[in-house]
Parts: sequence; C-alpha cells; structure tokens
Amino acid sequence: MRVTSPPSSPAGILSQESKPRMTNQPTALELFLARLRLRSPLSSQEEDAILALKGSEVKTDAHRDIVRPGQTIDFACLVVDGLAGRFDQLANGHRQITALHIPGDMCDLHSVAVPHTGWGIEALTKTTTLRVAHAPLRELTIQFPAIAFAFWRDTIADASILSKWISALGRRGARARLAHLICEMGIRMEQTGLGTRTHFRLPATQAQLADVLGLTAVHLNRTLQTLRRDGALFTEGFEVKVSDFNRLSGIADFDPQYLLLESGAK
Amino acid sequence: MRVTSPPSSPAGILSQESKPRMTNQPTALELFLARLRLRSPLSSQEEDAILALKGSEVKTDAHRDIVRPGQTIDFACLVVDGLAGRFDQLANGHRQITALHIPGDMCDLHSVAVPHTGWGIEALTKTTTLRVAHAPLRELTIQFPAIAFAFWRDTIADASILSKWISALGRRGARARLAHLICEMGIRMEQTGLGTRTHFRLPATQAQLADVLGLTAVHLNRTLQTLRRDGALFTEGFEVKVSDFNRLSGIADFDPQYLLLESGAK
DNA sequence: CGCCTTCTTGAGGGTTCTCAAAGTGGGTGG
DNA sequence: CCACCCACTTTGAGAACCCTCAAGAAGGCG
Repeated sequence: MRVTSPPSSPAGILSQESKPRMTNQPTALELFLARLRLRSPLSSQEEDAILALKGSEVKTDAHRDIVRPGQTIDFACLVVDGLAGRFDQLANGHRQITALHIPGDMCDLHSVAVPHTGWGIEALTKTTTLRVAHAPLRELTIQFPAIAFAFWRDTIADASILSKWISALGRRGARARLAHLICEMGIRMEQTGLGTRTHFRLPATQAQLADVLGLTAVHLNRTLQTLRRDGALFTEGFEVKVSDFNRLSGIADFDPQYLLLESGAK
Repeated sequence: MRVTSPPSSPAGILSQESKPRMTNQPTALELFLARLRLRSPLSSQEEDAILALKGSEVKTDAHRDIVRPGQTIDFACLVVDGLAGRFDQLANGHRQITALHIPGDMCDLHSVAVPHTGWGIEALTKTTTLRVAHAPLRELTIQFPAIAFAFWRDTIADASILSKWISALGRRGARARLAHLICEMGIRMEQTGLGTRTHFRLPATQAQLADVLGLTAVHLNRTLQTLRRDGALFTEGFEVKVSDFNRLSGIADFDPQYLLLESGAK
C-alpha cells in the first residue's frame, strides 16, 4: 500500500558528490578535537597534543563487532566513518543498543579509565575506526589537566544522553521515542558537519533502530509509517529528511539541552 | 541505621586496618572516599585531601527536590543518609527516575565539570546531604591527577549503570526489571556496608520504584506480588529480604560486572 | 478518632509483541 | 545477462503485557 519509500539506492546518492567535503577533509583526530572543543576550551598546546596522537585505522563490515562484549582492551575507538553502536547482549539473545556513535565520537573513551568494559561495540554499517592506544591518552590526561577535564566532560555528555534515553524508554511510547531519536541524531549530525538537522544520513537498518529504541523491528516499521503518513519525516534509503523539525520536536518532547552543547544548538 | 561497620566488603582492599582513623561510624566523606577507593587507588596524601573537604549538611524531606531540574549549581551533593533519586521530568508530567543514590554517593559529581545539569535530584525519603562546593573539588582534580581519574572513573561507573538500565528498560519485562533492581541495590548496599545483598533497607515507596522501573505503581505492585508469591523476596516496610540471591539473579539475568567492582562482588 | 499516604484489588482497553509470510532490491554465480 | 539468494521491509492476525480508571484496605500520625 505505502508505495514509494523502500531502500532504493543506498550507496549511490550519498557518496562524495553530495558531500564534496572540501579539498581538506578533516582527519579523524580533527573531528574528535572539534567534538571536545564543543564542550571544553583547550589551549593550542593541548590541541596540538591531541592532534599528535597516533592510531591505526581498521575497517569493520556491517554487523560485525568492533569490540566484543566483555573484552579487555588497550585502545580506544575513534569513529572515522560509518556508524557504530554500543550494545548490551542479554541472556535470551536480545540485543539492546545503548548508544550510537557517529564520526568524531571516541566511542570507548571510557575504556581509558576502565579497560574492562561490559559492553560491546558493533558496526551498524561498514565502519572505519581509528584505534588509539590507552597509554598516550592517559599520559595526556596527566600532563594536561584541561584534557582530563575535557575527557571527563565528554563522558558526562555521554551519560547525559544515556540518562535521557532511560526516560525515553521508560516513559515515552514508540512514536515519541522514534521521533526523539531522529531529533537527537539530526542535531548531532548537524553539529558534526555531517548534514543538517533536517537532512542527514543514518545508515542503520530498521532492525537496528528497533534495538536502539527497545522495540521489535515489526513495530518500529509500523511506527515509522505513521510518522511518514503524517508527513513528519521521509526516508530514502538511509537518508532521513525531516519536513518540520519543530513539529518532530513536539512529537518527541525533545529539548536539546541534554546534549550539553553550550550554544544550545539553536 | 547503619548495620555493619565501614565498608569491609568482599574486596578487602579497603580494610579498616589500613585506615584505622575512626573509632566508629564513618563520616560522609569517609564513605565517599571508600566509594572512590573501590575503583581507584589513591595515595594517603590524596585521601587526606579528600577527607579535608568541607561542606554543609542539609536535610530534605521525602518528596522534596534536593536540586531542581535545570538548576545551575556550584556544589555537589554527597548523600549522607537516606535515599536520593536523579530524575527527568517529562512534559506530560510523568517522572522517570534515572538513578538511585545511597549514602556515600556523590550524586552530582558530574556538576563539577558541567554545572548546568538537565536533571533534578529528589529526596525519596528524608535524606541528609552534604553540599561540597565545586571549587575545591575542581582544585583537587588539578592538583592530583589520580583524583581526577578517580572522579572520572566514578562517572564511568555511573554511566555503566545507566547503560545497563537502558537494556533493562528496553529488553526486559517488569518482573526481570524489578528483580534486577533489587539485585543491584543489594550489591551496592552490601558493598557500602549498609546491609547485605539479601537483607537491606530500601526506603522508597512503590510509586517511586515504579518511576525507577518505567512502570505504573499499580503494575509494580502486581509484579512485586508475583515475586513474593514465588518466594523470591519478602518485604517488611522498607526492609527487603531476598531468600535466594542466585535465584533472583536468574530471574533478573543479573551480572554484577557492570557495577565495576574489580573484585566482581562475588 | 479521623485524615492522609500507601498498598492492594478489579475490570477493561491500548500498545506492543510474536509468529508467519509476502514483497522488494541488491548482489552473485552461472 | 539472467536466475537465484539473501537481507531488508512490509503486512496480517492473535496474544501478551502493561496502562488507565476506580475504589476499597491498611498503616502512620496528629
């Protein structure tokens, strides 16, 4: 019945042509630095120290683990390209994704302080990560208190998002939850320079989104359809287009303050 | 009501003999220090610096806010006695409690780095808190990198709990969720020296527990009854008694690893 | 003793889940 | 280049879980 939508041309549209990211593509570390600077002031010396970090790039296919649950690691994973999800696996086999990581996110910054993590990290689509060893990161925090603060603050922003998700899962219905996720990702993408809040690419399948939202894939699909039917958003492949961000915010009861962007992302 | 002495607990790391400084009841700051030492090694100089912190005690009646949502504050709240809940208030009036704080928890440690928080803190029962100004805390982190690390790690432990709650809310039914909460609080209480995992005091009403679990009070009540009927746990007023912790763990699919107690709290 | 908060019980309805199967498009091997 | 397979999306029907509304017990406190 609903005709147009399905995943027609996932790969083609989005590639370089739509995002001709300037001759000077920001390196992964520059993206990470920009992320930190959103919330923490850093001196140029501190910035240089961060940019001087070394790491090795790793590509991971969709549906593969970047970090296995319960693994003890000695590096952190900076997402360079793609989409990663932190997840918790239950005994009954169900999977809950607890956080989404977009390029520029150091998705395992925690592990610098707590190398043995309980969660896993999964590539939701083909994803490139930069592995940065813990040791130099730890040294930075000792040498530069401002960097320690910045890392701490990054963890707090992460916790703030987790906290907001708890209230979404506990007290919102499927429709509001999905709308909230789209709003959040829109702001985060925009703020990373990967699109705008009303038009961005979210390369996750419906089953994966369901794992984020604590729903089944079937119900997520039906919920998504109601939002499309109401004209609140459209999807073309992995492209998400929001027609009226304020309306979607209203459905979601969304307030970007929890993202801890001092500008308020207005 | 303190059941046992200072945190003697499974770890043994924080044995009272290494710090024979108290004849009796641990002060609030000692409890906080013990909490930090569970996860982070500190030199005696660093410990002394923490114990030298000053603060003013405040008592808050049940159902009153200790920190209002969205308030900007210049102090952190160390729970001395009682029970506090971090919460998020939705537009529709529903409330979701995102974290429970027991004595020894510095429930607003985040605010040292991010003074304008989005959440509120509520006294679930009559609660005493010690307000510690941000400034000296911040100075500690600059002067002692190990303390900065300990604070960071404490935030990570908090985030790990949040993360686990997301998977509980998203992928577990009411029965498993409630069982999981009881298991978690049992371990945390035991480990703070406020009881044992099978017998402790949880001074929260059923409506408040429902706000933690993302349920209605009515459904929480029915769920609690099924656990009682099955002999998994008993309550007498606010006292919780678990007959078979392993069985309750099984119902909950509970694994204490996420609490980041290196001993594993086994 | 009476009021208030909390706990408990009942009945009905809505949201979301489970199971099952069909449609759609991309990728791959022949 | 076509046929097939596979991952993903969509649809349907029935059931389970949890919610809402409502009201009756049970305990604490003046």
